[in-house]
Amino acid sequence: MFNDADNLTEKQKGILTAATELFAEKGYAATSTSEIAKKAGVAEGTIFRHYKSKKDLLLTVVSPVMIKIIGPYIKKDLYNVLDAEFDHYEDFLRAMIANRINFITDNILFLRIVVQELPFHEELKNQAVEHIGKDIFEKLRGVIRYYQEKGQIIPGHPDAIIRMVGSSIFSYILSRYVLFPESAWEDEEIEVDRIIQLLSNGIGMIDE
Amino acid sequence: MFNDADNLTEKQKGILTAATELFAEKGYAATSTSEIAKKAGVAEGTIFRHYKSKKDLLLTVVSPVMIKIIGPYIKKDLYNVLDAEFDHYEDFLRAMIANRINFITDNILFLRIVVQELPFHEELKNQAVEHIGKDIFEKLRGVIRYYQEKGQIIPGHPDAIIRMVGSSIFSYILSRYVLFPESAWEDEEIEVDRIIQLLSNGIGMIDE
Amino acid sequence: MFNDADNLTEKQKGILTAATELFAEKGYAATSTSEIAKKAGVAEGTIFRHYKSKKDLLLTVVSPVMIKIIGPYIKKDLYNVLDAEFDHYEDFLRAMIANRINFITDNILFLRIVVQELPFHEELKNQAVEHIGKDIFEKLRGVIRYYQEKGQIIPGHPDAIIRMVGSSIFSYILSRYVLFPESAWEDEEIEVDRIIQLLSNGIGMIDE
Amino acid sequence: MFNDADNLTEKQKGILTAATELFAEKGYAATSTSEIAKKAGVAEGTIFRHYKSKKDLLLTVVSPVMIKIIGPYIKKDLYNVLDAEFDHYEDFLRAMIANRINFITDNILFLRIVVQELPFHEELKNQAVEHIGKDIFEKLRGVIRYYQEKGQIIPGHPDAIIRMVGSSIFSYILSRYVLFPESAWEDEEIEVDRIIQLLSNGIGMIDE
DNA sequence: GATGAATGAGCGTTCATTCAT
DNA sequence: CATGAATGAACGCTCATTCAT
Repeated sequence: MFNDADNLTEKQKGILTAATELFAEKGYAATSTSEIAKKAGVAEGTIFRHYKSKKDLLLTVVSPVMIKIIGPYIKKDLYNVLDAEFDHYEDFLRAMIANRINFITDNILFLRIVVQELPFHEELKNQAVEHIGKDIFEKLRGVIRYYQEKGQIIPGHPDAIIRMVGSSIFSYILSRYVLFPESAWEDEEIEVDRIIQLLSNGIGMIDE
Repeated sequence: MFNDADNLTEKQKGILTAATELFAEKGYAATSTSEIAKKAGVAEGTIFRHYKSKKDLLLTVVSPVMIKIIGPYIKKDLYNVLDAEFDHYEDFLRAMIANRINFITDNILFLRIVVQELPFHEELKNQAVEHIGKDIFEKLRGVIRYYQEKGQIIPGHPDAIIRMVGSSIFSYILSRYVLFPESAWEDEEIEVDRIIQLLSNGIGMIDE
Repeated sequence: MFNDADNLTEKQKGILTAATELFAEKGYAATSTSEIAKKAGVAEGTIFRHYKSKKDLLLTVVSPVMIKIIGPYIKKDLYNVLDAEFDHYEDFLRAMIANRINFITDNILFLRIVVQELPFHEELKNQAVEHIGKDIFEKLRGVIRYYQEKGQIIPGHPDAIIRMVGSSIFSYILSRYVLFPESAWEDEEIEVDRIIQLLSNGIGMIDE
Repeated sequence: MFNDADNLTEKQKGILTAATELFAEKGYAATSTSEIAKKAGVAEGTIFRHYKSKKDLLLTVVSPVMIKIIGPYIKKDLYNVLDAEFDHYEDFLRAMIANRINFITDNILFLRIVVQELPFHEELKNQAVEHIGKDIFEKLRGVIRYYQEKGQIIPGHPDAIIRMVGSSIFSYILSRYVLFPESAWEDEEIEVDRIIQLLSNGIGMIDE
């Protein structure tokens, strides 16, 4: 997953992995440190040698990822996108969707923890806004403006556009890969085309 | 809020209100029954006279709302919408958005609890799918088809349309009223127009 | 059972009966007053209107019986026995056994409570010794002496004789009617004959 | 007492001893785990580190004794008895009584718990019947038959004989050492002779 | 007199955290 | 370093008892 690199001992990696899985599965408050210790194959005391409290463990699970992995991950994608200078914004969307699918399914455990615990831990919220929110949003505005300038996207305040595009993509991935993976879905390509279609032309009949 | 009516004693209402607020604020697992009792101004034992366990209290907080309030609430709106037979689907969307804003802001505490605890309580999930999911989704398909038949909405499988429209509206409300209420927002009317615009015509330039 | 007479209301009798059965079945400490109330078909508060505490209820269940019923019951038997002036002590034993069987099986619930709770409640112990122990033991000594004087029972200190006779009878009834009622037992008459035989002649061979 | 050996830590031994004494003194249900902890000089949590529940503690207090100590203890005696092949069953009885006295007074706390809790815990009953009941009773039948064959004990079904002998011995020890230790008792030897006398020859006059 | 909602002390148990080994 | 026994505060919950109705 995301604890591979770094200069952590095997034990520490085991603790982080076990904690991540359990926090995602049962929630932070409902997970006991003894469960984490058992799953990680270490003694309870060992956890507290590395992390000064259970909360510290949560922040460690969540924060370095936020800072070191997710931030760069997202940014790298965006730079790729911008560097690639797709001829058409639809290609950008397609690339974005593909990338988001990988990212979300790769990090589903981590994202569950963030979504679950964000509202309850002020520190997490600050980190999230700091390292992802502002930065990314600004980048995205740049992307939108880029294609607006190319005459491919309608003019107007980018924020509403970002919100619509973002939420459409997000809700598709959420529905297909997280909430209802067992439902009958069409081929990925067809579904993605459909979304891009809708985003491009809207749902209204042309003659309106 | 939503525990007004019914034939509950003052104490019971106090317990439900306190529990709702605390569950929303700190999460179910991190809220202790003694906190609820203190906030409700009753003895801890009193809680267990009315609710046989803490979990039972959670289900009571969440379930009757789901069954008695939300279901009818949403359905009533849809019936109104269908009965009203808006001349144009844009009016339907406008009504829908206005209604959703009220609903979400009115029930924000309740919704937070549901979203937070859904993954951890099988019973909740069942209730949610049972009382909201199936029913509502089917109704919405009807609405989409209605406007498709009137020639106002493009043909095509309604589910993708529902997803895009729904997530756009939801993400707007979430952003404006829950996540970033302190940000600088334009007048409600303008923002809503913008969303409907985007949903209708898409983000692509017409000549594409 | 034994709460028939007296000037108790229906409710009070119900409470006493329910308490007796539950104390016998689950033990005093493991029986809750709410269980007693439910079984008696009264409100919890009603119990405390009649008995000032749970312990008071136990003493009421146990004590008046001890004083008013059991004492006279046993004494009456002994007087019957003495009045009847059986020709032979074996007839006395036979009558005694028959009577004890009735008594024990009639009062098995009550006796269970006494045996279970006696060690834990000083008051009960005092009552038991006071009202049964001394009195009865003295009477029994008289009976033994009576048959010793008639030349039917060997001379010697009556206490050891009482103990052996009493415990033999008691252990027979206990085994047959309480502990192992489902075992294969011979006819009552045969078993009783056997016991009296053994008590009369002992287990040693005559020529010894 | 009986928790001496084994590889238990000091704390564990303390908990077991405290629990044994309190269960014997006040009964299982009326003893709180906090009392046990205080008496044992440990934190309450420590109890649950070693015994997963209060009931588990009861079974631990009672069960290994039943299995490891009492079973072999009794059996060893019987084997001794059989191996010794007393010339006369009276010597067997004498040995038996002496041994029972030691056993009962040594294990009085433990026996009180067993007697008190047996009716309320199915598991205990099973253990008791399994490890003591069947086995021992069968052995005893063998002993009786052995002396019957030697012509020292009258023929007849051994069970009634066992019951009479057993209950006589038991009631003597119970009376002298448990219930009324403060009464005026004759020398042990004299009392035992008297019992054996009565058991051998019965209470009836010989010419009967 | 009877009720049952309300109480709050105390229960058995869990758990994050500490520390001697 | 790693361990796991020990801790004690806090948890969810039960219960005998009270009291307004």
